[in-house]
Amino acid sequence: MAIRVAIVEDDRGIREGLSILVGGSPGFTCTAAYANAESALIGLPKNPPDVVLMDIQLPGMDGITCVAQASVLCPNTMFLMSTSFDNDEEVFNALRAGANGYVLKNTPPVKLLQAIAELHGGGSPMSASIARKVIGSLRPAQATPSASELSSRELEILEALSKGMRYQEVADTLFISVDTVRSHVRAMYGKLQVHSRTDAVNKVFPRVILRSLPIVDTPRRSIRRK
Amino acid sequence: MAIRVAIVEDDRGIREGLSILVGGSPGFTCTAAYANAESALIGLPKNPPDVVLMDIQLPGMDGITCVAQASVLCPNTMFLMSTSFDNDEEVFNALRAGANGYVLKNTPPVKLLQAIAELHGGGSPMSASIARKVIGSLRPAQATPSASELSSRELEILEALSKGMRYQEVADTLFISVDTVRSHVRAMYGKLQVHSRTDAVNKVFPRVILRSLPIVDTPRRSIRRK
DNA sequence: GCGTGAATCCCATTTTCATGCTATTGCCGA
DNA sequence: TCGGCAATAGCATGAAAATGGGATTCACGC
Repeated sequence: MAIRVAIVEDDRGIREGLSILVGGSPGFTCTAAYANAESALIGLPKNPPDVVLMDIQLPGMDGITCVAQASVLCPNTMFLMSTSFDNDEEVFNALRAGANGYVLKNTPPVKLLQAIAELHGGGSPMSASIARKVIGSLRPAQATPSASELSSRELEILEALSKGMRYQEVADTLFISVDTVRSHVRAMYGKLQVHSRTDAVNKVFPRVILRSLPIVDTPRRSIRRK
Repeated sequence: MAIRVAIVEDDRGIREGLSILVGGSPGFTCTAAYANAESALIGLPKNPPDVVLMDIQLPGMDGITCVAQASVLCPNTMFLMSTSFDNDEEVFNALRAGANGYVLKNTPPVKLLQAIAELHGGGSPMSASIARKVIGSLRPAQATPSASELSSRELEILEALSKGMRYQEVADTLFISVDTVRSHVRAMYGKLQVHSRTDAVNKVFPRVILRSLPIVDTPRRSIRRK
């Protein structure tokens, strides 16, 4: 069965060209072509294609935001980003938003179809520099500077705390008394200069929050009593 | 300047072959060749190469564990994994442990040197299926099923709580009363079936902890009172 | 041998959290 | 228009957590 492809591209000429290319190639079908992100978000869920070829630069809502939302609405659809420039940061953000690969706009037709096929086949076409960035992002929680200040026992306890365990539970699993847990926690808080479990955990095990939609930044908390 | 390459490979024939290949190719230098992970861990830090070609299957400590530790000791060194089989899971773990790319053992010499060069140049040679896996791991915190159960206001509050804010602080930043925060929290806990801030946060914003070293799994907490 | 720090433990106090019950307002869909 | 739900708020209680002040043991380095 042919790979069902939808296109999101604001430039009419390119859009129609792609539409014809995809529609006219054996093994591919063009199910829809949208001129902007907004209409794509409305149309895509009604008839989810296998692959969406999405321009990043779009009037109004950009392609990255569009993917972020569309990937939720169409969980089985793959998104192939299309960019004019090989902008690492931008493409990287797109990948985090839910895209599965990307191609440059000047990619020759044959290569483009290959990329679509690769995407549909389970691959993720992208450039070497993007690949490196992506891989690098896999190991962030590794050497947190603040973690080195803690003893291994303390880390062990913090690890438990990060899972939501109460002091008594931590004590039970580590075969020590609750008071010992308290002591360690106190020592940790002192070293880390924090005053709560959540703060400690966030400081030592930075949360890799990969949100698709921008979230308003909440102002930082103030110092507490004293 | 030539790319300095070290080799970790238990098979003597392959090891010597690689050593000769790398040492005899212009632009490459072979700085060392180790027969096992243990000796590599001792030798590598003394003379950190640019790239380490590391076999995954090794007697004793495996190549993944070795990379996990060596990458900490030699932060500027790139690790290229070498596998006999295209085992996604295994290679993926290696990447999480700190490897930057991988090649199959039957890779022809020219391709191998290309991969080393690509790695050294900032790329990350890997197969399509690995790339896909890697990209997929980028967006876990996205469509958490439990998050959809919460109202936007509740999410907003939980977001604040995840940063370590106390109820009073949340109330102040959102311009509502502490009791209202309490109410929302109660409603959330009910929906999420949890009984603490940490549990709620973990459930809605799953922490992407990518450790290089395996950590003992702590048993799950029990139900609380009642 | 002595200081130091990690790990263990105990007791006590204050703060913050979790939870239960209740209640008002405003919006939206049946 | 009525019922339900989200958002707001108050009051109260008991459970955890945070903090403070000790104390002991043990390994390690100087």
